[in-house]
Amino acid sequence: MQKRALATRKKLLDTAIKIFAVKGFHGASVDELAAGAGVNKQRIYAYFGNKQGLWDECLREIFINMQQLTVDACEECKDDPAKLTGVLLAKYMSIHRSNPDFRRLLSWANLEPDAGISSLPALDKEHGVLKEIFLKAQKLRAVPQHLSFEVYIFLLMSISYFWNSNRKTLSQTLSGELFSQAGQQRLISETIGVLTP
Amino acid sequence: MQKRALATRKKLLDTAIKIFAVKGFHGASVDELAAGAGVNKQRIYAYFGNKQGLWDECLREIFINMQQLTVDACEECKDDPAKLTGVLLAKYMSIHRSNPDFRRLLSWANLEPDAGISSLPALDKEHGVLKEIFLKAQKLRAVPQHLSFEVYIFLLMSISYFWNSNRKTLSQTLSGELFSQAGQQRLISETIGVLTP
DNA sequence: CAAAAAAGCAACTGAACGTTTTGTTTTTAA
DNA sequence: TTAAAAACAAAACGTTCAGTTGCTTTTTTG
Repeated sequence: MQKRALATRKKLLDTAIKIFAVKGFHGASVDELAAGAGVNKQRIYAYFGNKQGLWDECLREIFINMQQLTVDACEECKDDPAKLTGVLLAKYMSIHRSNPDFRRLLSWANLEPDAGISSLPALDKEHGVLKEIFLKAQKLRAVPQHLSFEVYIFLLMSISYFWNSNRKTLSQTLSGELFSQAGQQRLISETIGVLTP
Repeated sequence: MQKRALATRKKLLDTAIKIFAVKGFHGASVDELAAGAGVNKQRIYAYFGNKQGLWDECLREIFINMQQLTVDACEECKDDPAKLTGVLLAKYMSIHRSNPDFRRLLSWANLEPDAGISSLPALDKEHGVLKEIFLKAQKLRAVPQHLSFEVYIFLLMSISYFWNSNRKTLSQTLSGELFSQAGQQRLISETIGVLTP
């Protein structure tokens, strides 16, 4: 493929991620995706086969992008493992805040039958580094002794994900105050308290 | 409205909840909803105005149904507040397992722009009873002292929601073992450990 | 029984959608 | 410069979908 072709392919991919994230697989039309990228409709079929192919590539692409951000979090607390919980919570929250496409695409993928997940890259390497820091933190008694790494990561992920994904319904049924900026801080600090023996 | 009319209305509502839960607002067609209920298409327009009206009622209906289940959880640990965390976690997990429609409808509602949430019933009363038990548990030192009721409930909700809603993607990127039946038990017991001082 | 309400049946409208096709123009690379 | 690759434009195709209409049948109720 030539330079220009790669450029239009990338334009399509970047725009599709944003549009798909907002409207989902069925909600976004092919015409819309092409127009949004300022590109002719057939280019989608030329480079991705069909709408589904474009969707699959979007999911793969954003997953790779997000992996890098987790690596950054590792750097931040390499020297001070005791800070792990706070750093990770803040990082996950910040990822969701500044990159809502990621969460939304994942949510769509988990809901829509057609928007299946062909094959996602595993997070083995990133979590390998993370696990080392976690174990150090555990030796420093900065994290509960009986807590496994997998459950630990799961807890942090679920808290940040849930806070960001269900605001609309939760702020109506639970206290809306928890979903303000101050509420988020309260949530984070209380959670750190719980996860620090 | 007469008896028969109420019956067909209910038939429509019950079926729509299941179909909407699987396919979402845009994914389910009006013909499908009517056929699924074994009812004529126009009855939807007669009783709900349009597709959107039916959706709104579905959301409202299932929310009311789920409220009752939370009340049940209160009964279970009224005598033994120290068991609160375990009982609630198990209850939330069981709700999601035996009633996936609820979680899926909520997820759709939080994602789809059209599937907005007009007005959901607040959970004030249920959570009033729950809060009393929580405070008793806190006095019994069965729950961290610094933890607020709102964050406590939020944590339990997010864990059960996240585990059930993101299995497809998470079992690929995290360890898949956490999403087996045994994995769930491990998650629950470790979480109880964390939430018990 | 008779009037009214409820429900069914079937065809239709107008718009949107994914995909394909045909033909033309622009850009790139040998 | 010339041929191939890339991109555009626009129409067309078959399908699906939300919502409507006109008419008939069944059920309820006074």
